[in-house]
Amino acid sequence: MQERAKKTRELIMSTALAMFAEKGFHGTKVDAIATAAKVNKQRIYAYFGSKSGLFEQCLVTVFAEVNRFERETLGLNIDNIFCLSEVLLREYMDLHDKYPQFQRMLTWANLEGTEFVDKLLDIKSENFKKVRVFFVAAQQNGFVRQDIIFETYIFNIMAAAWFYHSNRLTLSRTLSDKLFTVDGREQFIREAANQLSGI
Amino acid sequence: MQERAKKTRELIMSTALAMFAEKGFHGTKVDAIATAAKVNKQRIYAYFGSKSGLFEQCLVTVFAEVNRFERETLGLNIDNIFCLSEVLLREYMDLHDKYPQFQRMLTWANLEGTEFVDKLLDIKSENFKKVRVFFVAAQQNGFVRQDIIFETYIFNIMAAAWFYHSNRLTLSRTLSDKLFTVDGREQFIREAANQLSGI
Amino acid sequence: MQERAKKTRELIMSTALAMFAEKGFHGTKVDAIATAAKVNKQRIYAYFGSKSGLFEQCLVTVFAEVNRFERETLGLNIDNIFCLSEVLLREYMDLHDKYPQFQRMLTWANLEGTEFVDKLLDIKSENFKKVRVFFVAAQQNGFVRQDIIFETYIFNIMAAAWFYHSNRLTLSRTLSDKLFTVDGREQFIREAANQLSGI
Amino acid sequence: MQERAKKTRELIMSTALAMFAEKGFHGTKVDAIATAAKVNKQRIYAYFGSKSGLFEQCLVTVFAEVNRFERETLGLNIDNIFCLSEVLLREYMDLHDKYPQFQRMLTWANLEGTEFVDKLLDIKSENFKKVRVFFVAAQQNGFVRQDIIFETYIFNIMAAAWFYHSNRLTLSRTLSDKLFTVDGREQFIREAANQLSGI
DNA sequence: AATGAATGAGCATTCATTCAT
DNA sequence: TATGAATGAATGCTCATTCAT
Repeated sequence: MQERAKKTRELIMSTALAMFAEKGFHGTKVDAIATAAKVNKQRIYAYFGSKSGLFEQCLVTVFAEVNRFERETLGLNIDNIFCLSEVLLREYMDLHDKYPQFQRMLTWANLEGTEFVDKLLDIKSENFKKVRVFFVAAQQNGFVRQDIIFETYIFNIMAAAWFYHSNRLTLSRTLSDKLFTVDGREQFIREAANQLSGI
Repeated sequence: MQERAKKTRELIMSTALAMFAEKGFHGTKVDAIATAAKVNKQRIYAYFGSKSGLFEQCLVTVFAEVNRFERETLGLNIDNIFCLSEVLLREYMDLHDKYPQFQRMLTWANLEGTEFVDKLLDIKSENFKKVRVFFVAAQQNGFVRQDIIFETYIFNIMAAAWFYHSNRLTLSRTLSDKLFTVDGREQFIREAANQLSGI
Repeated sequence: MQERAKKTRELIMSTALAMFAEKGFHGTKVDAIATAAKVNKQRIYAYFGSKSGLFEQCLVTVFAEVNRFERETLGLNIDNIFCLSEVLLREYMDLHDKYPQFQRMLTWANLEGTEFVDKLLDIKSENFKKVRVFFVAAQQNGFVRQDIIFETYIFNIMAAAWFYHSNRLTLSRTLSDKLFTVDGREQFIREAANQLSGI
Repeated sequence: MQERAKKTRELIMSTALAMFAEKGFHGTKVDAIATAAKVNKQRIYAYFGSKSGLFEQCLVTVFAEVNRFERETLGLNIDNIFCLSEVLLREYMDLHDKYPQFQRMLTWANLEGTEFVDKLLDIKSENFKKVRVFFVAAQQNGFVRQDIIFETYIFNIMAAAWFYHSNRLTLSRTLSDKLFTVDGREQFIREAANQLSGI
């Protein structure tokens, strides 16, 4: 592939990702992507075969990117397992802040069904290894409840971060809008981390 | 409105709700709704004005229904505040099991933006009163950590139930598929509840 | 037909006439007529059979009404055949001012083709008798050119009045907008009448 | 624009013009235009944006074409200002014969309201200059009445030609059907011209 | 590699008309 | 007589995709 082609491809991808994340698969029009990317529509088909193909590529790409980020940061900055839960929760919160498209794409994919999700199968799942080590240590030192298995523990932490970002619109209206201020977010992280340590 | 019309309206609503929940706003076609409901397409416009209007009605309806259910059950069966977290988590888990369309509709709405969410403004928010009473009692009796405020507490419980249902597809592949078996679900509830009690 | 029915019928007719005149056959919707007349749509079909039937009735009605008006006024106020052309032109100008729907309906009918125009066949054509008498007198007295036959004479007078009203929009922009002021109209009538006398 | 596209555009325009002239804006269906032009419906939207846009283009186009024709022929063949009125009337009559769509389009536009007519604003109005010169000469030589201004004079001539063509259907039935035979037309032109000279 | 032109199925919505009460 | 409910065939317009250069 030529250099020019590579650039065109990149351009399409990044534009499409933004739009798919924003409006979902059915809400995004191929024409709109082409226009926004200032690229000829036909190129999309030349490089990705179809709209679905492009969506898949976008999905896989954000997923991989976030995965890489996760692998690189998760549990890396833990100098004290005393506050493991807080560090982890903060990292997941930051992750969603940094890659908002990740959650949206994943949500669309979950809603649309297996079709797209299947593509993500092979990518993940090794990320937790390092964290698990810290978790065990923390548990042994009494910083995390004994009768909780790792899967449950990390699940609840991810759930908090996920829920915070995915239901912002409704939560700010029904539960508390303070949650989504800068201070409120900080307070939430600290309190939630305490709770999620289970001790 | 005549009896016949009422029935037609109902029929449209329930059919549309199922389809919107399944495929989202853009993924659902008016023709498909009419066909599935065995109703003349025009009736949809006569009763709901537009596809958007119908979606809104569906959204408001599930929301209200779930809200009513929530109000009636939340914290009602608590005979022992010792296990408050478990009771609450279980109730939220059951709620999502019973009204799967609720989460999906809300998710679509959150993705689509404020437009639809605004309709839900006035409905909710008094539901937590009763629960808060139990929470305070539990906290005073040492069953829940002292330094957690109610909003954070309930947030994390709702988050767990939400995350469990919304990310089933991806979680079962990346974290653990045992989570979604009958036994796994039960175990998860117990463990997660312990963790979420924060003690 | 009951009194109530008669009223409903009248109401439909007058409403429909106004709307047909304004927007033409295809531009007017049956629903709109029913709504505007505050009448149940079905009544239109009960009384007029179809949208076309209603249009026809409207057409025939204005036509007859204007015809009656024409018969009653045309050439009646002529106390001096010296100014026959001016009187006639003024009468036609006034007619169009008084019954603007007449011209519009006739125009729509002419555009739509014979279909509707056929209904008007039998109504007219005796109106000119009286005028013809005045014309002959005026011609004999040298107030109107000798070598013009009546048909041509009256044609040109009607044409002036017609053109003035039908092409108002374009004429005011391309020829002169003064024509359509109060003073301009008056001046036009006098001058045009002079010209149309042919002497 | 490529050659092929140009052809497609032309094809749409000419077909649409014929149909709009025949059946008006609301009476003409986009599908019908596409079918008649043997062109893909979508092309209409690609080139004209909307049905209204297409109508406007048609309107502007006939108007411009007729305008050009008018500019080129009006008063050009006058070798003797003695019969100025006849020459002019005949030219307008011929114009309507040659461009029947012109009158119909203009009539539809006048009926539909300012919306479309506004597009025609800038096109016309210089055409009368040459004719005015002849008019003045004719008036000075006593071939046209002294007390008539040019606007009124040309108005009545245009009115006659216009009325003849626009009300053919009704006039042939109510006034005289001889008017619309070949001989009748000729006789009408001569007589009407005499009358319209005003002397 | 890149682009403008073309296509056919589809989509939300409307309309004239009929049915049932 | 009057009215709300229902219908099926449009109707203007869009979209994902392919063709031709």
